Amino acid sequence: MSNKYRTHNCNELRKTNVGQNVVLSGWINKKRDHGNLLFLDLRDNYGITQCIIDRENKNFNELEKIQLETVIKINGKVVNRSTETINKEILTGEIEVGIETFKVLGTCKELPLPVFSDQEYAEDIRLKYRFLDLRRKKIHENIILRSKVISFIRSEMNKLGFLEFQTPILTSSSPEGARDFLVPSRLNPGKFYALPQAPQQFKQLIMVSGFDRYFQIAPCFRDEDARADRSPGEFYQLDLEMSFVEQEDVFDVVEKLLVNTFKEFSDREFLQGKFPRITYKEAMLKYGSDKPDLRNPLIINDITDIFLRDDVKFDIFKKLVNSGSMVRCIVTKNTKDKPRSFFDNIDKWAKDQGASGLAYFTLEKEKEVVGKGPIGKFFSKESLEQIMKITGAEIGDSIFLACDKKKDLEKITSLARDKIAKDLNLINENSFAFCWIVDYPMFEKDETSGKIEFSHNPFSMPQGEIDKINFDNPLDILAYQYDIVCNGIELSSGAIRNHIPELMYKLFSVAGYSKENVNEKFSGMINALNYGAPPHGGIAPGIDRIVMLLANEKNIREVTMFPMNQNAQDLMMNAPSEVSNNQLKELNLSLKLKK
RNA sequence: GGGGGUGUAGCUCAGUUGGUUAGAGCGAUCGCCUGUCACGCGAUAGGUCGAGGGUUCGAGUCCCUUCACUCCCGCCA
Repeated sequence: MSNKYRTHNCNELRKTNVGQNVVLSGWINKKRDHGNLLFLDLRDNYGITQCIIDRENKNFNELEKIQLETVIKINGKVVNRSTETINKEILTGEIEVGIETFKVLGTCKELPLPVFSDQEYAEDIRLKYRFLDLRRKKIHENIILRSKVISFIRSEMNKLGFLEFQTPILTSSSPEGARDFLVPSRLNPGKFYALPQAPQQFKQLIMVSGFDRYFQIAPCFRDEDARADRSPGEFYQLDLEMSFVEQEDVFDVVEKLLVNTFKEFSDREFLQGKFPRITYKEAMLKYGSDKPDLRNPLIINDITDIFLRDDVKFDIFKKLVNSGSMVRCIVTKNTKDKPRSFFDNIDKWAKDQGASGLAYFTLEKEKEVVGKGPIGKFFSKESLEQIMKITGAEIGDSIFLACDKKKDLEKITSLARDKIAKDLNLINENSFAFCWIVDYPMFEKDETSGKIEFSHNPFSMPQGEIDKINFDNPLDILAYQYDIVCNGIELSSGAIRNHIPELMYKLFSVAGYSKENVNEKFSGMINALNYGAPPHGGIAPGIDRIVMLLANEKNIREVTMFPMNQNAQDLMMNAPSEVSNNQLKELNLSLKLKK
């Protein structure tokens, strides 16, 4: 392509172009002014070309004064660089362009932040001047990576026989799940649309409509608080759904897709071939979490029973165990010679996390096995041998113990597992460890209200033969509900859906919804299921998180073009913002602001 | 809603036990410099030390309140 702005882009010229007259346009990335000789790095999306001008040229003085990041067009001739002056860092480094004339296409004020710099700088300035921030190499490349990943996924999904459809952005609010973003309806006073938290019902309706395999790079909106890996407001999912499938069919498609995608865009090694399947129950025990980082070799073991023995004298834990607490431990291999500070730091860290601390002792051998360290003396030889049997611990290893009620215990042991592995440098950062978490419970009990609630997706199919499901013990019902996890990050949730209306009513009734409730709140879905619904299931991997993993970024804003800050504000566009009284009036809204 | 961290020049940061006129690098402006690629050298400008209150002879520094950003908990079927 050649037009009045350029004959080549800034990453195109090579030795073979020497002698040609060219036109280049771009931003002034950097100037090196030698007084009578000026080097000027011109940058565009594609790369950098060094341009040069000296005092002989009548444009020299003017060009010398131009502000960095100004957009200019230059006319000039491609010249060879002498061997000593070749720059191997850039692809155009063997040549430079001798500037003959130039024209300013876009002026630039004094910069609020440097573009040409690897320096970190404050998030609010980056977000306010996102268009400048996005010019910087690292994030510019992240956003390009994101685009390529999405294109690749689209093409893979097409190859796998999936059709891409759009679903409505203005839809209805539904109970369950996250807080909705609401949009007032002008034509229907007092009524509101909701932005979809996910196209969940629509994708199931697409299956009922007979399309067999659907996918979409779907925007999802949830009005919840942000985290480093969670944008406030909106994010994207690779939403997919398949008819006439079992759980394994979904796994098969997703594993293929993720393996291909991660191999295409990363050189990091896969720690497993086929993704391991771990039941929810096992994950909560061994890792204290349903999103375990399997790069971390540490395992949690339950040793509550040890504290029922008479020859164990650790009374604090024994009392807690008698009142319903449990004891779980983490074994670290061959840590007997670690300094006292190593152990105390972890104990102090645990206290900072709000736990009562982490007790510890080390297994050593004198005449027989003994526990060394602050609480070692409370354990008999036999009890230590039992611990070694349960945990696989050996002489020279250390045991970290926590005692608490189940949920708090899971939380602290999970955090401790990460913390200890980091301190001992056990995690292979240059790898991907995927796993499936399966067999989620259909329901869970809310700890404060004691109410039975759906633990994940209310539309999931319960496991077992339908007429044999025991609704008297709803907490024991498992669902065909699964998550996929990579390096401790939850990439997505999915399920085989419940396509049988009567079963749906039954499950909703357990969670306190009447048939009328269900008919009203999920009318589109429930109605459709009465007209010949195929068995179906799907999943929805998070695009942002996939790109985060591939770009090796810890923060989702580093792979999001125009993110909001933690308070869900867009500092560049000034969103959200107030609206005029007329707008409110049209929508039949009035404001009652809290002080 | 709760807890932690940060806030000093346009940007990144230093600032000792509370003590003279608050510093550096980058950037900006001006001057010198014809082979740099983080060019070099010299000079100049640039500060409500986030804001407010307090303690003190004296506060960037100590105390209280508050704001902004960020990380975490809650929340996220």
